[in-house]
Amino acid sequence: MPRKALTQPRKTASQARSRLTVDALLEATARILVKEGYDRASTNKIAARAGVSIGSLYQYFPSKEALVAAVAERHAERAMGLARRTFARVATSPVETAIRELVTLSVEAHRIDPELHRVLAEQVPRTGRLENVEALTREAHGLLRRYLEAHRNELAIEDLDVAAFICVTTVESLTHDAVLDHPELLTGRKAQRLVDDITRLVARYLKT
Amino acid sequence: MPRKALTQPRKTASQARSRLTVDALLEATARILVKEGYDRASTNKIAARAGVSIGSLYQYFPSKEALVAAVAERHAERAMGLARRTFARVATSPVETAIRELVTLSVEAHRIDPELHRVLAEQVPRTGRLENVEALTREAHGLLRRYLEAHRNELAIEDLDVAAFICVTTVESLTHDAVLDHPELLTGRKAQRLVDDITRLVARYLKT
DNA sequence: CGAATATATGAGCTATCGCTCACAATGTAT
DNA sequence: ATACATTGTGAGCGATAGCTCATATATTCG
Repeated sequence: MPRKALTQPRKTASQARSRLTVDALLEATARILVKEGYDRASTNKIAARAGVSIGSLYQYFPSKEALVAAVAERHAERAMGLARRTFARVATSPVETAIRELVTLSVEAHRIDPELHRVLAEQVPRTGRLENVEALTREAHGLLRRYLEAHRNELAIEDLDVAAFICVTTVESLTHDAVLDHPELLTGRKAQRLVDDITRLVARYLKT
Repeated sequence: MPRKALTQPRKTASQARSRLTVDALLEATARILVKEGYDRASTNKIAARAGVSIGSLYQYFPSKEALVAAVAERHAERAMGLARRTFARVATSPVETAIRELVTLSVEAHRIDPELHRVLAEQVPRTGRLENVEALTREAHGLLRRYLEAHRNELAIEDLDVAAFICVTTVESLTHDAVLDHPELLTGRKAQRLVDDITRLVARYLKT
């Protein structure tokens, strides 16, 4: 196999050593993003924090953008892991309980590294590089759409696409905003009320 | 009135001439943001586009951040203008029609300079400078909260804060995402269905 | 007019950033 | 042990960014 030009960094890491390097870079990026914000997170700082030279960084990531996109992807992938398992579990549950579980899932998902989640949501420019993250969003839509399809007889839904869009966006936005901007809604008696209300919101919309 | 130090730019523009300068800067910033994105929108480019020297820019805005924040504020203020008028109009309307009007308002509001809206939403880092924009969000919550309070007897709501949060966030997120990422939901027969469905979603949640 | 204030100018400073490349070190296969 | 591929190094380049300041022009007002 001929050596690739360094200007187009290879993406595979075959030896264990290099996999460690890549991991260290991703983790360092996440931590620097949280600590310093996107703008002040320079590639030099990230490499230093990872205990790796700046040259190595550019061996595996062609740009800062790509590096941050990889971090975002890893983060989103963790949330999707939770989501896939939850959808599998509630596949045959009735609407009300399924929705409640999915709302709870969404809250839990937003508790995975919430500081990182905030930076990714608030500071990272949405560029084409995030297409893999968008693919995960589309997967979530697909999962819910399939659930709705299977439970169509319980529902008063005509357009499945519109319904899936509404449900996914609603639950995601509400939990996102609550976790990031309204901590008071997630403590004490209000917390239970919030989950109850979101469940009611979506369930009433769907049910006959 | 003593001349202020240039390191802390004054914020008032007393003569008509300088008001024109400020306006040109805001407009140029908006257009450059749309055309080039946040990162490539340099203050030098903005000043050039406004037909104004870089020095003048820093007479009125202490930083690029402040300049962009002012643009965001002006944009949000326009949307709030629509919102205030709509809330005034539906103050005594029954829930169903009021919600429908508010959903429609939200779609219209997102059609004010949507390209600028997209850049502000997707690329501008959320920093402390945007506090005036946040104040407008809080005002929207307050307006809806007051409406709900006045119509409490028609509603099955216990916690007004939770309900206002849910309604505002839901409608705003759904219209936002639809306008920016799902244009197919806003054309032809799907468009009417979307407004109908969002209205149903919120109205069913609120009503007894 | 002339004095004082308000506004406008733009060359250029300082800082930092993303990124390259020539080379060194480490791992693997024969 | 030798040869070759893989991985790691870091000084420093080129570019550009945000921003300052000494100076010039406009406006206001007695």
